[in-house]
Amino acid sequence: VLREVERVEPRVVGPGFHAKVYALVRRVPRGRVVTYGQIAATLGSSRVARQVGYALAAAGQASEPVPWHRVVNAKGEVSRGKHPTDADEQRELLEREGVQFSVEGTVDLEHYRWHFER
DNA sequence: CCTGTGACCGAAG
DNA sequence: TCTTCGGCCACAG
Repeated sequence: VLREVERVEPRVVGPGFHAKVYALVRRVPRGRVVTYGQIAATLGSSRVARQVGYALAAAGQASEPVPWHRVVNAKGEVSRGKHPTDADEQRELLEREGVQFSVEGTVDLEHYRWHFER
């Protein structure tokens, strides 16, 4: 009774999910940012934003470099990071690319968000 | 094969 | 403005 609601949607998260996330993040140019939820939605479902976070946490293991610092949360804040100093590093990398932060420590998504084409 | 480990989001109260 | 909650997994060792 509780599980009568079958999944009509095909799975958006599956083998190779991390690779898809990395490929997408690599398309974000210098000085621009995207959000976890945005990546999730682009890949098929905004509900898997968390999975995107998990994938990014392992970005360092990817064979090719991934500009992980260009991914921020829905509020424009930099990620907590695995290591406490990751947030500072992320901010520094972004500022180095010309991204400015507000006094609250957030980036203006209206201005810096990168919109994936097609 | 089994286990631990993780960077989120938006709605509701 | 803050807290809780459902979503419901890939991947390395």
